[in-house]
Amino acid sequence: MELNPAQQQAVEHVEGPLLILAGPGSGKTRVLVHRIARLIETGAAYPSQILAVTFTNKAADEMRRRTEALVGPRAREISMGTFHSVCLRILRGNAEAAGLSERFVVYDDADQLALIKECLADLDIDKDRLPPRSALERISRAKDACQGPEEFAAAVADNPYLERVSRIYTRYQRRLAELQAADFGDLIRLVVKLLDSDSRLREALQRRWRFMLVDEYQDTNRAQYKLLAHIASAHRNICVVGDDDQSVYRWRGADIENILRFEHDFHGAAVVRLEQNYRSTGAIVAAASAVVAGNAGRKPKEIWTAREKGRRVSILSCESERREAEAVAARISAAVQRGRKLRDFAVFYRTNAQSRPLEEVFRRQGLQYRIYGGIRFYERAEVKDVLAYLRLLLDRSDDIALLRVINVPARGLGKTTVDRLKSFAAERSLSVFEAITPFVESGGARGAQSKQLIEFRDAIQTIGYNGMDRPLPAILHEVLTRTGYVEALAKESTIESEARLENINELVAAVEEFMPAADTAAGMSSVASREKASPPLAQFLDQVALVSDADAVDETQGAITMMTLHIAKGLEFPCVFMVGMEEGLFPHARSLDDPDELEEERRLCYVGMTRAMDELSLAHAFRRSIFGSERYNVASRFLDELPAEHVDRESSFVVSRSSIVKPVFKIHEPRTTNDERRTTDFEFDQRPPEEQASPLAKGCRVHHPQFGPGVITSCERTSAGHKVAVRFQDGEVKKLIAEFAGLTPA
DNA sequence: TGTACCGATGTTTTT
DNA sequence: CATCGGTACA
Repeated sequence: MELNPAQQQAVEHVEGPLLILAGPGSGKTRVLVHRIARLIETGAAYPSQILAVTFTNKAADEMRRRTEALVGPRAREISMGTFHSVCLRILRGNAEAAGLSERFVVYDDADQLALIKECLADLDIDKDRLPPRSALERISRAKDACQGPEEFAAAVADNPYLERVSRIYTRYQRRLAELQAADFGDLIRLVVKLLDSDSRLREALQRRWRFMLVDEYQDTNRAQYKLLAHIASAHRNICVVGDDDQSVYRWRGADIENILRFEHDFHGAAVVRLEQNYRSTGAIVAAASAVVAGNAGRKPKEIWTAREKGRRVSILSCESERREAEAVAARISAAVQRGRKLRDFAVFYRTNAQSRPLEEVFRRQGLQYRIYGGIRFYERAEVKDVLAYLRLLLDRSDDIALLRVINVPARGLGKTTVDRLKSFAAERSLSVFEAITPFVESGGARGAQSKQLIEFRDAIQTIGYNGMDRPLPAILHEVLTRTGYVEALAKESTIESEARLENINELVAAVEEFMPAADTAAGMSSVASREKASPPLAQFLDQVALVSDADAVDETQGAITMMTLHIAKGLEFPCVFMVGMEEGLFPHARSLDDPDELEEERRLCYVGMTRAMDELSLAHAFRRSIFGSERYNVASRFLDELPAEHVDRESSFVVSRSSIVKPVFKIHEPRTTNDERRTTDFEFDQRPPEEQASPLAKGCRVHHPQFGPGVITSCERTSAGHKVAVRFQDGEVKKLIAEFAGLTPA
């Protein structure tokens, strides 16, 4: 396939800043890959002088694969990876200068939270007054914005809440240092700090990476911008690709201003717009564009496709989330009959919890599916336990790891013993592991506990003496047996423990597959000379800390793909379903009062819709159980924003109580009144779908928890929900928001 | 010390 | 509803 003129222009641009505004499906990866190939082939850069940053590891792998297809094995010398993996490499090579110990560990979300809780307790701050989660949130955002504890403290003014957070931040950071750890935010922030102060390293990196390419630029944060700006300041050869309409990580610290201000930040930047979409049909492109057009403050752009108009976008109005799932399953089954493969289908939802009814229905109907996200493999308790053992082996002073496993499997070392050991350690400035021996010798614990403590210590030490440079599987095996972990699980012999053992086996398999980087093979070779080959175990733990859900996505499986809208970014599928298109769910209730957040929800909707190549269906349910109680939801405003001529409406309701009625979708039943088509499996109701079978329409009987039975006299859809007027038995008419009042149909 | 149960409590999205 | 955290018991 030839490059189109805009793509060509982006590929041929060599020196100086370049902003590529790439709409969905516009072939941006293609452009990046060709651009890299061209830099190499024209001799503008050696492969090793190119840095390409992607959003996920998977995207990096994909890009490397495609580049290699164009330029051959030289592609392996290109530095490719996520911001986090690139920065981790830099820090590994310059740990001391960054104020980290040689063998620092990377803390994931759970580790961070555990440490925050510890800090809260140390500072005697009541966790009911300041939830650990919000403290961590604040601190992470500060790090994203490149604010260290000092800067944060200076900026809190006299806000007592932030002042408390600031104290936690300071202590948290000190504890991280003591524990020889860096969290996600530090990976970026510390590199920026390093570049601020260390001109030698800065110049070394500027010389090394003479050309930089950054994907998904709209989702970069302040710290990442600073990092890029530092390196680019020498040569200004920075090419960023992004789409402000697809910015969906504001809540994670992404700063959309980065892309909006690129031309200002890098004067004289060339701008290329990739507006031709090669992925989706005309109807899908038109529908998605119409939705995102509702946002203000966008970079002007108009995406288009040369593809046929295709099928209309379906809106599935369903009675309940159960019906919704069944409708999706029915459509998938029907399409499979027509020759589609299961792997052609994806179902997206706003929150992970929504996967459940879909799972149940798919399972019952024998439809294979695969879920991405949710509880991640490396976050499962048993996997984290084993990883904690490995961390402890690598670094005895890793208290967080030690405290996680000191009583796993149960060794009779309960809270009281561990607490005493902890304070014993704290008083003497020892790590908890170091404290074990003197603690026991000074009679800190009773006989049984002393024995167990010594046994635990010896287990760790024995494995350690046997060497950390052995092959990984050997170390892991010794951990699993010597600590009694597997034995304890096996003895339990429940369905639960079986599943855990299964996960342990998966971990063993992952370890066996892991290929430690010899040195330059990974293409990120000694960034600034001092990089030593770290033990394979350390490399494995590094890699594990940075895997993402998107990395696992495998489109070749013969199964339906299920994931949140966020994970879906960057992927494409022939047939896409988006479920839960309801006010309060999508857009999510928590975004309803903030216009900026609402715009982000709309962008998320745009992202989801533009994943679809051929067919797109948007489903919503009138009734949905949430927290175990029933809620009535209005169809999402995003559905109202779709252009009628590209939409097909279908409904799936139970009409007869006498038997279970399977939804059967008729093919089009054109209506003459407008251009919008409408089909219903049980043809009788011509009211707009939001009123159809809704138990909240005018005249419906309802029940209120306090006022008792009543009749709806009027109903209006608002962003807050159904605003209804109800006449109760005593004749009084009350205006209520049905969703808040707890109205139920009677 | 470990387990069983209780109630309260809170849910977006994640590198 | 399901998970968590706390408290009461064995």
